[in-house]
Amino acid sequence: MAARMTRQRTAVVEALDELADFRSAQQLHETLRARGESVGLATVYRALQALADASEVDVLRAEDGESLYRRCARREHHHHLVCRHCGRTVEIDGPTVEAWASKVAAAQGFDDIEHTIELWGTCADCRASAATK
Amino acid sequence: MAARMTRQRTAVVEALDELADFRSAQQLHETLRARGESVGLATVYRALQALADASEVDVLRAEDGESLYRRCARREHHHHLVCRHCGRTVEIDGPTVEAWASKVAAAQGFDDIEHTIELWGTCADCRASAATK
DNA sequence: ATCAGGCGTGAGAATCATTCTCATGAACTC
DNA sequence: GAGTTCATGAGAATGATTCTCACGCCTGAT
Repeated sequence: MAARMTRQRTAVVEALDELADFRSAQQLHETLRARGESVGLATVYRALQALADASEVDVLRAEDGESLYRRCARREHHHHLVCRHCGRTVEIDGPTVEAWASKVAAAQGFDDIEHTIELWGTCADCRASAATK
Repeated sequence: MAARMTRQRTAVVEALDELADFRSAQQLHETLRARGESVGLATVYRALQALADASEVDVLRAEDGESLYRRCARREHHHHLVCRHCGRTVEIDGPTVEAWASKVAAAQGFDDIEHTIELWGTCADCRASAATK
């Protein structure tokens, strides 16, 4: 279970550290290749999955179903406000929402509650460039 | 733009009306075939997409990325508490959450806000059958 | 009812992200 | 340093969804 420290895994982690926004596995693979780091696509997927299992990265699904990954500042539970165009991300938390969610679920006799709360929008920069065009 | 009323489209709508829970396009296709209704898979997808565009059905993504569809009682905006095992669904709404979401997003300068708020859990029935086993 | 034109249909191919396979290569242990 | 084990990578496989295109069934006008 000890995660081996390989060149590839290191490269993935570094790339994630430098990128502040949510990125897909495919995008990360592109980034690594462009950077000269030769890493197989399957390896990128494996590394990301391992990191996600270890709660080292957050995963969420884009509107088209693609998985997006991000190295978040805080490891505690939180949510995101993400720009659907550029992936720009703001971490947010909603204590009120957490409480609300578990109360509602429990009232219906549900167990093992998990909630998905994500906000999507267009960030100021993307709105500006869209206007220019 | 007038949606034609065909045998296939009718069959899809009827199946959705009878099924109270979220189902995937594949599952619906199976159901229809089992029922003797011959409907192509592509047609099921098209019908569901059309219904979703018309806000006649709600769509959400399962944890594995598959799209699930459901004919909801109310057409107004609302959320769901879904059993991840059997698809059993309870409609819920959270006025508090709505307000919270738009306030947070606006504070960060984001536009065109959209939010994803879904609750997943194990319903009482599924918990019981899991215990038996 | 009837007809014509257009939208809907279906089977299979195409697409796309993700996972699997398996032979080879690189880490960690002693 | 040697051996064992796990990670890697290229390509095949998978699975949901979409596309293609020839053909048939709605629908509105006659």
